[in-house]
Amino acid sequence: MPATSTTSPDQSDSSGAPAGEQRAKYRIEQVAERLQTTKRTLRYYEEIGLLLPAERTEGGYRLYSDEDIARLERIQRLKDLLGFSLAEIRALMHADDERLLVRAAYQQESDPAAKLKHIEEADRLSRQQLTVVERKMAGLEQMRQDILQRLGHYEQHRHDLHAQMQGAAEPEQPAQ
Amino acid sequence: MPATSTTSPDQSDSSGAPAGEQRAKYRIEQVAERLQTTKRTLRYYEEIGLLLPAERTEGGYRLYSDEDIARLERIQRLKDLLGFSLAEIRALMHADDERLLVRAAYQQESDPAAKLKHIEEADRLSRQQLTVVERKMAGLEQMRQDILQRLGHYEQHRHDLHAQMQGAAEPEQPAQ
DNA sequence: GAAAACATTCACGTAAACGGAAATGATAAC
DNA sequence: GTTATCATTTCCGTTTACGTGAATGTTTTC
Repeated sequence: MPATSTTSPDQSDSSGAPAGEQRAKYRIEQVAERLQTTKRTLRYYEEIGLLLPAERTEGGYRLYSDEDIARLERIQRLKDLLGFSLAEIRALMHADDERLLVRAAYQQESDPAAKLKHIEEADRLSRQQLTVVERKMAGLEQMRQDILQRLGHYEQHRHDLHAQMQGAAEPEQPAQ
Repeated sequence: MPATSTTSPDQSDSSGAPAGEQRAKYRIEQVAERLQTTKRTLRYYEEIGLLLPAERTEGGYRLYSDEDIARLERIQRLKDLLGFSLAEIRALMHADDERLLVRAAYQQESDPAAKLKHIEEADRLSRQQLTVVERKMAGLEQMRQDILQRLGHYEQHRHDLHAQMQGAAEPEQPAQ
């Protein structure tokens, strides 16, 4: 079988890297370890079209790029921090993908009116995301205030108790 | 069978309600409708020990109090806004329950040193919750900044495009 | 007091988000 | 060049958070 050289990078980078900057590729286990997840999860994310690794070796091994890793980090933030479902995340990310496509088209596009339309669409999607995020933040802030208030009460109680215990040790004090 | 009177409230309220203030009790369907959820969900929450209705009728019907409803609202906020799992929520709420028990004991407790210990514990639990909330908020703020930055880019692009289109339509004019 | 409308408890079903094992192939190490 | 260590796909299992009846009991309404 025509096994290509994995040791010799025959087709390293055709991108705009100016000099000896070779873009790193990671195998699934390394990615899983680095980002505190599992191989199964990474394959699952690919299965549902959420994270498609940039490349594959001749043998079929997945190869993740730095962009893939950044994307995965974003996915994790959305999931763990914000509690979005993978379906919601996929929607968000696809919106982002569209945005990138728009950006690519943006360079090509000759008609300024068409460019403008693309921008407007990307803008709309971003504002949508912003709304969701800000709603969640408001909810969190509310909770934070509740907790802080409680903590304030405890502080007060502690203060009173200390005074009281002092008073018990040495009577002759006006009660609270 | 000794069916008690549901129409005549023989044992209305033995709590500290001073006058004709009778505390409302709601049946499962009303609660479900009001809080935008389902009866099944309410029963499930009870099943996992998350929301135990205050009372039951002789026949076994669940009766929810206003406190129960407030609790349910809190559960929903934790779940929908913050994306906590029901297990996490249960942990949080049980911490809160413990806090309330502490508070009840606090009234009874004669020993100030014991009171102090209880306060310290409640304080610890609240700080724990605060950490989780603030971590989530930091993540959200990060996302918000990302989105705002993108929106700024769009604004810039839009500005450029408008200028460009102006220039193409009517050359020889200063932009408006 | 009988029907309608609501409730109850099983009990099984389901979608999401993976876990884990089996059979097999690819790379790396020696 | 073979062995050990990765990887692959396939498929079935699991947990969470409920949905959806079925069989039955209770409360309300007439």
